[in-house]
Amino acid sequence: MATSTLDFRKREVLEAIIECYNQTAAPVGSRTIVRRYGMGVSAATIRNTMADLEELGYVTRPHPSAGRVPTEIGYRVYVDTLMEAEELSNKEKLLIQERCASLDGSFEGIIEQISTILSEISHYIGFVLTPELHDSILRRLELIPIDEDDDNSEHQGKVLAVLLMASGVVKNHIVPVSKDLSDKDIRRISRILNEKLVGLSLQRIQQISQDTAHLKVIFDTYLSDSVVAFTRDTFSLNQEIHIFLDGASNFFSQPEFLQVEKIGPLFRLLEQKERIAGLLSPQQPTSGIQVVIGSENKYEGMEMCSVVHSCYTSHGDVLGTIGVIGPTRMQYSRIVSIVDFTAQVMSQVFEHTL
Amino acid sequence: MATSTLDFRKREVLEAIIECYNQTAAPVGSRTIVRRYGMGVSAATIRNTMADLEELGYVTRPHPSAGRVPTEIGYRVYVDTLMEAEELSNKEKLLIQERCASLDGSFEGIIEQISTILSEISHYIGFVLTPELHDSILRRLELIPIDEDDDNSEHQGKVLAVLLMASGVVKNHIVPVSKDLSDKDIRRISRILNEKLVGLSLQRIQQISQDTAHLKVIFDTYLSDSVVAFTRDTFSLNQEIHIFLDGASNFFSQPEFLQVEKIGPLFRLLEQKERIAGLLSPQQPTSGIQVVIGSENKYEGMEMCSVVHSCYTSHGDVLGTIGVIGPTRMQYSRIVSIVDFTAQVMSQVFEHTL
DNA sequence: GTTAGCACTCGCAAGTAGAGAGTGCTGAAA
DNA sequence: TTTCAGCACTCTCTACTTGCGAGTGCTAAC
Repeated sequence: MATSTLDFRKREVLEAIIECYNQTAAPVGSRTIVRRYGMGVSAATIRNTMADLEELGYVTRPHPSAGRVPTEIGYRVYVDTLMEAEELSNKEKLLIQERCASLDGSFEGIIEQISTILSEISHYIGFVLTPELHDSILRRLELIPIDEDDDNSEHQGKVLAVLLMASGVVKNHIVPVSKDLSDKDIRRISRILNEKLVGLSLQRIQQISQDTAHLKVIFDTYLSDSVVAFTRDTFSLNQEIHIFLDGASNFFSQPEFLQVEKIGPLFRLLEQKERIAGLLSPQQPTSGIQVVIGSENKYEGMEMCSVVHSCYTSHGDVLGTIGVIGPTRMQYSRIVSIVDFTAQVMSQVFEHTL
Repeated sequence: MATSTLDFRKREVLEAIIECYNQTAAPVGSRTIVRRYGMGVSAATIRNTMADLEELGYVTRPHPSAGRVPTEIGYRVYVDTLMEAEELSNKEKLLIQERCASLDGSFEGIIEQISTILSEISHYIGFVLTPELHDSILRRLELIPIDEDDDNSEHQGKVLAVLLMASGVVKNHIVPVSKDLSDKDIRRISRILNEKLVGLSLQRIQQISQDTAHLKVIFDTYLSDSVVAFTRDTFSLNQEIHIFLDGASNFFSQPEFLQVEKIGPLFRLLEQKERIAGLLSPQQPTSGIQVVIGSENKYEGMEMCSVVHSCYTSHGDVLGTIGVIGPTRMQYSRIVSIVDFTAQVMSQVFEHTL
């Protein structure tokens, strides 16, 4: 009756059911367990144990005369208490390291490639979220006037703003600038902003650039409407967190997703990338590996999926989230190790290249 | 017998079959046509005409007692000679323009949003290829030394290279730099490179930066191994064309893709984004709308799809490709108009913001 | 506590029948 | 020569039935 600790046989049977079900995606019968795992008892005994597990809510049956299938509660118990993290083989570790070592291209390019690596090694969906810049520290701002050779250069010019963050992430965007600011003015603004704002978080900087009183202190006598507008625009990056997903088509080889009604909603959800991003960002503060099982994911289409995720860092800053989305029936121990190890390697890569 | 021009009734019947089939995805019978289009003749007459069309190879039957289905040849004839481009309604035009007007964010962000707009309006898959930079003209190079506050600043530093192209596209990446080049050296290199290379195509610049003899002329006495390496690295962007796809899940509502065996290969292909990119880039030189029907797409998974694509420009340069992927059974006239119009609006947007 | 045996349940696959849609062909009318 | 009504035929699709196999719970014996 003590639900907190299962006796030895119950644990063994639950593990056997989960393992078997992971491989076949079919209900597991008592005879199957005896045949494959022995355990020194007969099928009838296993049946009794299974009935106990069913009463505890850890397994269920699709119909009265079928074998047992693990429930989400069963998986939760397994992940939290029974499972031991599987050590990755050196071959796999090496594979991840090699793949990550040969990464190149832009920051976004690297992130995309990592989602591919994750999906290829896990055989499920790999994903990486781009950094939330809110808390990032500005290391350097560069303003590059773009001299239009067009005719309309008289109305207003453009400036390419390059924001280099402490983590090494670079953001650039084009800012319109009133014509009464000369290139010299821009250089001056650049100098002042670098002087006063470097070392602050982007969030703080955005607050300041909205606050005319504060800007007055910073720019002193130099402040004008044009400068206010320009400063605001320079730091008003629209804070889009992007998500890179890869390996969704792996779900077409999962038997439980072979019907269109099952896989359709999932794919529809996966296309609404903002929602996936929203699903993950609130949990970010808690570091370490997180496992979200089945309908713990609140979105329609994800009921049959689990998410294993962790976060990656650079220069000590938590940048974003990486993880794997697979069917609820996944090899949690393996996937947890893969995500964990990849997050570490990825953080090292950024440490070096950014 | 003259295959070049179909007589009036054959044309009418072929159009009717295509129109009907587009809506229902089911074989079209002679009676259906009479009921829906009249034409002043009986079903028996239509049957005779259909038999003629079948002999010409324009329609076929899934089984002897079923109605007719257009073949790829039939669609080709329709697209090339029968179809007239459907004028978009003002409402739709306005919708596209409004959606495009409210675009913001990075270049990649905008491109991604446009693929979403295309998919939402077409109800199929919208896609946009990022620019091929090979032929792009360099407008400005900016080199920003990154002063590492870490301990390992002694080995080598890093420089953020920002390449601004004539089209307005910005590329930046981090370049390692030997420690024997000071910030002052970097500024000097920057000045020289801007002086000598602005106005040339990236391809040409890459050639030059591989060519020590040529670099000697440019840098004169200033050339050293460090400078050679740095210059090479500055311009060695790995030329990855990215493709942004959206709306793939729309295929789950297409009846002919309701079986997993049909939709699986398509999604597997769509994940190999490089292949899609390769599919489209060779045809780029020919401007204007292109329609690729069914198995004219050489990749497995695309036999049941058609692609309608065009290219977008900025400041006169052809940047990349945009288009729609739909089932072979698509409303070509409508989709052609959508792609065409969106390409125009998109080009205008870039013209203004880049 | 464990186990063999047994009756029972249910899903799944194969087979069958009937309805419905659509065709080609024929011979007559325009 | 073209058009058309009628008819026999073909094929798919759905619903229904049936038998098999896997798996269970229960009971009584060890």
